[in-house]
Amino acid sequence: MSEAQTLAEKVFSELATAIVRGELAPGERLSEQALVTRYGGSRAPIREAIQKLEARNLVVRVPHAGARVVSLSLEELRDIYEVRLELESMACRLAAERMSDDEISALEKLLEEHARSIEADQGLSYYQKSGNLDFHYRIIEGSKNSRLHQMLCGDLYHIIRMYRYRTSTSSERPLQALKEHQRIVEAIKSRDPQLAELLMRRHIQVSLTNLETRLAHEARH
Amino acid sequence: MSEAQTLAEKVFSELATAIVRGELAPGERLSEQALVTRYGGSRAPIREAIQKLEARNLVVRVPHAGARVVSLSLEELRDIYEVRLELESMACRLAAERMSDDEISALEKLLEEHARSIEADQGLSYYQKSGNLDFHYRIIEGSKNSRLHQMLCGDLYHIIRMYRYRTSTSSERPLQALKEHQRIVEAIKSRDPQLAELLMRRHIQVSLTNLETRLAHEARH
DNA sequence: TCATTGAGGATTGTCGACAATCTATGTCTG
DNA sequence: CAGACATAGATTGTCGACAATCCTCAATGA
Repeated sequence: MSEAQTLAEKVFSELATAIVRGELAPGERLSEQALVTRYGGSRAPIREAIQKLEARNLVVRVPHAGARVVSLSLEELRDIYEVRLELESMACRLAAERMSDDEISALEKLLEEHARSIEADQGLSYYQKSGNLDFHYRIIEGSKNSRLHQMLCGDLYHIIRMYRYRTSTSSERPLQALKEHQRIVEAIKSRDPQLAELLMRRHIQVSLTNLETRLAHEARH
Repeated sequence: MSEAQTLAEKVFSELATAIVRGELAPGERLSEQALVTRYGGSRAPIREAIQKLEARNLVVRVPHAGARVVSLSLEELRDIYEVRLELESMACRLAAERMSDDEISALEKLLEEHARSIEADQGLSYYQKSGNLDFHYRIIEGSKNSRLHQMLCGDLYHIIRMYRYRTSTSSERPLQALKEHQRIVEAIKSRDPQLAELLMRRHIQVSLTNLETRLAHEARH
């Protein structure tokens, strides 16, 4: 992912991607000894890596009881989506106010690429993965709010990606999503913060509604 | 603050309050050796404590260069206030939907106490400190969103309290603040999420506006 | 049969020392 | 005299071992 200046960072990076990809199941125990034999080094950097994972809410650590890969209930997942919905709508509003004209036109070009990818039917899977993320990432950057960027990209997104395989969300309707993206960019281009926020809110709301439907469904059992 | 099951947690707790109280100045270096001689123990728990501080954004750590108490620019402080404004308004909206009737009446009683405190002119300083925090804390709890609670109380509030001495904000107008609090509770009691959110947004906006005024002022120099 | 309790083993927390890296001071050169 | 470079000191990253704590599971008693 990024350059690792120290062994602890390297282990952290590998463990983080392993968790996000689901190679380490939620609730699975992270034994320091086992990690030492697997990743090399001594326990000190492994402990540091685990603590960094805890800082990003990817693992839960209990004193004298070790660390486990975070295992979220549907309620907690709903909480996260709720916060994400609010923060990313906010980011979109701010982006409409603060993005430079150059950034906006670059964003338009990105969507044109996406349109071609979908039309060619090749990049359909691409659009489900990085393409969608690229778009949202640029909006967040456009908010010019470093803390907002940190919270959304640093903390929430890892967990959301981790649980994505569960939730059949917007990524399964690329054409619809693209149209919504285009309207959002239009609102940003016309410097209409309220509309931009509203459109983004609706765009993300689909995922949250799906999740809450499932939540209600499981509650009946 | 809370019970420390391990030495690292104890050191972390003490360092955190020291930083929030300003006993450790922003930008000040945290030498591991110095902390060892001051708090006892060995470097291992001190390092762990420092890393926990980094996780809460109270210190900044650079590989091979040590840790420093976080020193925020006014822009970064604005970013934090902006996010807090959004999240706490959201919390207020959710609280209007999800707080139990008992919690609401308890909140009303809290405000009655505050009113008496101010009238007696004794608790004026109290209201500036914990009283104000108590109110906001209960609203956040009332949102029933654990992640929202974690973000606001765990991360943002420590930093905001840390920089409070700089910003002459709403805490200097206790009577006005109390009235706003009462109106917010009214909106919650009448289960009007939109109004509750709006009132909370205005209530906090004062601080943000003050900050941005100062920001603009310093920009001219 | 079930709850309690007490080793035993395994795991985490802590320690002191060594290696790798950065910072600062002083020297040398243009 | 200014700037680059090298050396020395200090600081952080890593290591292996020891101490403290928890979990397991079998034995015991009601």
